[in-house]
Amino acid sequence: MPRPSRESYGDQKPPYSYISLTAMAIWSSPERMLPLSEIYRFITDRFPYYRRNTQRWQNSLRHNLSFNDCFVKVPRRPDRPGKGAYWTLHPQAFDMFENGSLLRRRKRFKLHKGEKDNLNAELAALASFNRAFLARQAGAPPPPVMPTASLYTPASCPQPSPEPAELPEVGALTLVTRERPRRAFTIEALLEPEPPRGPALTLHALPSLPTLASPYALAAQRYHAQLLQAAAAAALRPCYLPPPPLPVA
DNA sequence: TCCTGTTTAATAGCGC
DNA sequence: GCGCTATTAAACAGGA
Repeated sequence: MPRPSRESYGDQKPPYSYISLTAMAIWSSPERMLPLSEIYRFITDRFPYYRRNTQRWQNSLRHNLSFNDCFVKVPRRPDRPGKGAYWTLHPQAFDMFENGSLLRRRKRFKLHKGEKDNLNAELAALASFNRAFLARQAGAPPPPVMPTASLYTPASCPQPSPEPAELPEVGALTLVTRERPRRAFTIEALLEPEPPRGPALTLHALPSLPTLASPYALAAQRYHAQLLQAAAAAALRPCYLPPPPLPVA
């Protein structure tokens, strides 16, 4: 049976799950990450069926984004304020759909507790940095930066200064091996496959991790560079180090 | 106020 | 029947 083309359903409900539709939308974006409103737009643009009963399916879609570990919420860039976060696909979720089919997932994608906790901690740290960045730009007292304990070394990242203009001086991230190795909270690190486990490492001494020349990694690289640029413009030292250069594909 | 995001619950369909 | 996945509904909190 021929696979139906994406845009030939008219007012019929397309045979894609919300997870598939969301993945499609994310895939279709150059940066491989989209805010919720853009995901809505992608779906309604291509599938007229979803121009009706928007409340119903959008609620389901939001439920799927929150409920499924295959979707990762990425805090907005501090220089791109707006409502809601960006959503991307977890790299380990690539093989969710058999043979690239978007009709039905092979198996539900589920992160282990430790992986989920780590990811949440890292994203929270990134969001915290963003808040500090915005507060700095607004000239307001920065909110307390809430680094997760294992993301920062005490020496290189002291507690936020009580002085309004001072953001915490931050240095290198230290990866502390517990159950699983800690990863830098750069977007691209989050999107990369997990590095091999080993002893505690500081990022200074971290050898180049195997880097994917995937669209995700490239987009993450761009995002990272722009974020660094924005941070530099605000005379902020970011809480992470630049990533190793991507190999030329 | 509306949008975004989280969570819980009920239900249906499918494969084993 | 059971387990898993997907869909839908609803309540609620927080932020722009």
